[in-house]
Amino acid sequence: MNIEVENAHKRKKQPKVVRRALLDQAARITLEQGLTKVTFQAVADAVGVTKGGVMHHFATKNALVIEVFNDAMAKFEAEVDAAMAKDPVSYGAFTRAYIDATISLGEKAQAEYDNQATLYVLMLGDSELREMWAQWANAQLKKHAATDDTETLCMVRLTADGIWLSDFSGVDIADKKRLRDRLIKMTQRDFDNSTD
Amino acid sequence: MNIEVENAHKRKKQPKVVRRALLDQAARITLEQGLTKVTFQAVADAVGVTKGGVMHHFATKNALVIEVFNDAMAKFEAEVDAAMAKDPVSYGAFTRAYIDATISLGEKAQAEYDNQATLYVLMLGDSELREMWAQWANAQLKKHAATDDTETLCMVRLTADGIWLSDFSGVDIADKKRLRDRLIKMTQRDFDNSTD
DNA sequence: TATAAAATACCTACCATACGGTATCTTTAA
DNA sequence: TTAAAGATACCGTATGGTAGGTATTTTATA
Repeated sequence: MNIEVENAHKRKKQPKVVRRALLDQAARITLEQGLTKVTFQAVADAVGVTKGGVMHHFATKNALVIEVFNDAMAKFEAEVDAAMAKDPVSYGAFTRAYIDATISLGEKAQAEYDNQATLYVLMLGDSELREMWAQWANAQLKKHAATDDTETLCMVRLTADGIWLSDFSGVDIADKKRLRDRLIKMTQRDFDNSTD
Repeated sequence: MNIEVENAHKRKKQPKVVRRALLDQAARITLEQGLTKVTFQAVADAVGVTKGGVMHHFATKNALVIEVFNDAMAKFEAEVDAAMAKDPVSYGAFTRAYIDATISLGEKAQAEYDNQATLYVLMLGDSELREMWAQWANAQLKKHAATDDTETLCMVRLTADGIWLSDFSGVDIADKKRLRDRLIKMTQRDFDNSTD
């Protein structure tokens, strides 16, 4: 998303576009090269802007990283909410949405950089972000407690996380699609009574 | 594990002890402050040795990180093997060992720095380590394919990973002990036939 | 077994660079 | 006319890395 420079000062200013590009590129570098390589200069170069330009939008490196993280959380929440809105059944709706937001089937929507990965990679690498994540995630759980509070549903979400982890790190899963279907079945109301 | 300095050159040399301490402290800093803060100087200070001393053991920063990671993998494998040796039943033995190595019940063995965390945090933050992990993990799976290759057992391990993830990041799990017991039950031979 | 030589385990002193950050300027948008 | 967007030019510092030193431990040899 390199914004063409040419006559730097003269070019049309599009702060929203630049800001968006900065967040995207910072996330991309995080995933591809790790947090260590996320520097003002690297992000600036990736977007086609100067270091000063980046710092106008994000005063410190920490602020930049936190914004990338907030952005990823917001995207995740939006994805979950959208999926829930389409689900006619309320029981387990959050968990089903969580599954779809977390597990990427097929040749993943690779164009957009993996949002879930950004979330997890950043949070695991920084205790401050871990704290933010914990608060946010616990709030989400509370929010959907009415429909998604059983042990089985919790277990399903944890499994989805595990699938993401294996997937992202390149560990084989025999039949991911089948496993996903099994998880979805486990979110049906009658599951707990039909077994055990 | 600060090694007392005093007369630097005269002190008794204990390369094995120093190396061990370097790996431990590097892992600790990784978890507490993130990879960015893992510098030769920081590790040296934590151990009570000079930067040059660290570099004698690990020529480059990359080499240090890779060794920390290898160390964590070796510990994990040892833990799994030890748990398997104690298990009288062969079916699902790897998966049960995996559960115990991954999920920490009670007030976790906090004295020793969380090995699983080191593994996952490092690997998620560096694509080279991710590659190493994928190869190692897939080899482990192959090794135990004879006894632990069913979809249910795979799912159990994925859930264990998810539990670790939630645990480490501070996301609440209602009754972890109960969930663990449920996973263990799922590793019994008759589980798949008794349900569904 | 004594001892010289070689190798190892550190430490000290550098160096170039890149980093995060500040200050200030110009240009565009409101 | 003012505020925001973005560029340019700096600065101090910390970083990864190199070079070469000294003390200790191990090995080889007599």
